[in-house]
Amino acid sequence: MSRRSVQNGKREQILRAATDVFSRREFHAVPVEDVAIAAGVGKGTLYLYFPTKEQLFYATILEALDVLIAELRAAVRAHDGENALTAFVACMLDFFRRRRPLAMLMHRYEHRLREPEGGEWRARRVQMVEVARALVASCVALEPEAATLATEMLLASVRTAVLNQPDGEDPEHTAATVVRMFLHGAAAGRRNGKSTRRGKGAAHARAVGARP
Amino acid sequence: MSRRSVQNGKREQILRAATDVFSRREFHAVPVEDVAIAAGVGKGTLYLYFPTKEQLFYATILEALDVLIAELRAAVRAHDGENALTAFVACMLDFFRRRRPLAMLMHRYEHRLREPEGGEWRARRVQMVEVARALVASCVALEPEAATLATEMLLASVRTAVLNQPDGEDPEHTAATVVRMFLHGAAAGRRNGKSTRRGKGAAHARAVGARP
DNA sequence: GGTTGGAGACTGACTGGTCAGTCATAAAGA
DNA sequence: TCTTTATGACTGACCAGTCAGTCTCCAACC
Repeated sequence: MSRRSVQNGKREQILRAATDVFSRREFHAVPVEDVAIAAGVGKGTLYLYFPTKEQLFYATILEALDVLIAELRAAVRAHDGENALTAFVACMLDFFRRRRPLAMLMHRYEHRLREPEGGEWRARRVQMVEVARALVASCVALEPEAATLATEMLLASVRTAVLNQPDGEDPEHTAATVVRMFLHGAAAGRRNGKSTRRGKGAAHARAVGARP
Repeated sequence: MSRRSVQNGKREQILRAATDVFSRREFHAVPVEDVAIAAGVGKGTLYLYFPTKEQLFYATILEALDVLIAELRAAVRAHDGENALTAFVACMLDFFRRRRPLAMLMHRYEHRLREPEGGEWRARRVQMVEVARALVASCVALEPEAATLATEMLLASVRTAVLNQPDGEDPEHTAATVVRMFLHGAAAGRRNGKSTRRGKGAAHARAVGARP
C-alpha cells in the first residue's frame, strides 16, 4: 500500500479533499463517495488509506494540529513576555488564514472536544493550551487557577478572531489588538489612550468582531 | 389537532425531548423515532406538531432564544452602567445553568449560525448582540466598530463561562469576574489589586476556565 | 343513566431511497 | 508473469416521512 502511493501523495490529496468537504457539510450528511470524487479517486481507494470514514475525519484534524503546535512552539521560541504572547496569537491567526477550510472544520465539530471519541483531539488542545498558559503566566502575575481561566478567555477571543478575520488582514496587527485588549481591558483596545487611528480601527472591527 | 393536544402540552413535551436528544447526538445520527420515544409519543404524532425533522430541530432553539432575549431585556432594565453589563452576563449564565441540554445543543450546532438555514437563529443572535453592544458602549467610550469588536470578545468569554460553569457556582459572582476582566484586563481579574482570596479564586477557575 | 356515532388525535408498519464498507476484477508496474 | 494498487457495483442496514387504521373523547339521542 505504502511506497508508490506515498510517492504519489494520494494520501495528502484525500486528506485535503476530506477537510474541504467535511468543513462544508455535516459528517453524517457527507457520503464517502463525495470525498472520493473531490479527491479524484475511487471510493475503494479511500479505504486503502483510511480504515473508516470516522478515522479519515479525525486524521484531517489531528495531522493539521500537529503542524500547528510545532509552528506555535517555533514562533514563541524567538520572543518573550508580551511579544511572545502576541507572536502566539499571530501564529494562530496566520495558520488558520492559510487554511480556511480547516478553521471551518474545527469550528463545525468543536463540540466533539467534549465527547469520548474526541480524546486525541482534546489531548492536542491541551498541549496548545499549555503553551498559551505559560505565556500568559509570564505576562501577568496570577495564581495557577486564575491563569488557566485567563488563558481560556484569551483563547476564546482568538477563536472569535480566527473565525472572522478577512483575507487581507495582517495577523500581527490583529494579534496585537487582541493581546492588548486581553491584558489591559476593553478600554485599552483603543490605539493609544483616547482616539483610534481611523483606518486601522475600522479594519480591526472587521477583522475580529463582525459576523460576516 | 389543537384543542386536546395543547391542553396535554404534548408540543412542549416533544420540544423538551428533542432538545435533550439532539444535544447528545448529531442531528443526522438521531432517528426521528428516538425523539418520539424520548417524548413518549408515536413517531407519527411528532409529524402532527412539526412538519419536518429539521423544523422540529430549529423550533427547540428559536423558541428558547425568544425566552432568553426577553429575560435579558428584563434583567438589564433594572440597572445601568457596569451593573447592567454584569446583570446581562449573570442572566445568560443563569439561563443556561437552568438549561444545560439547551446550552449543549447550541454549542453543538453553533456552526449553523454561519449557514443559510440558520437565518432565524442568526437574527435572534443579532438581537442579543445588540443588547450587549449597547451596554458595552455605555461602559467604555469606543467608536462603533471598536464597540462591536469588544462586544464579540465579551460574548466569547461568556460562551466559555456558560460551557464550563459547574452546577453550584453563583452566576452573579462569575459574571462579576468576567465583566471585571473584560473591562480592566487579565491582571484585574484578581480579586482586588494583588492577591486573590483563596477559595473564591479556585472556584472561579473551575467555573469559567477549565475544560471538564 | 346509558348508548351510539363521528371527529380528530394518535400510531407504527411500510416505502422509496440512501449509505458505509466489501470484494471481484482490472490496470499498472516490476 | 506476478504483485501492488485502484475501482465501482453490490449488499445489508438504516431512515424520513406517509397513511391506513385504531383509539379517545364527547355530544346527541334514547
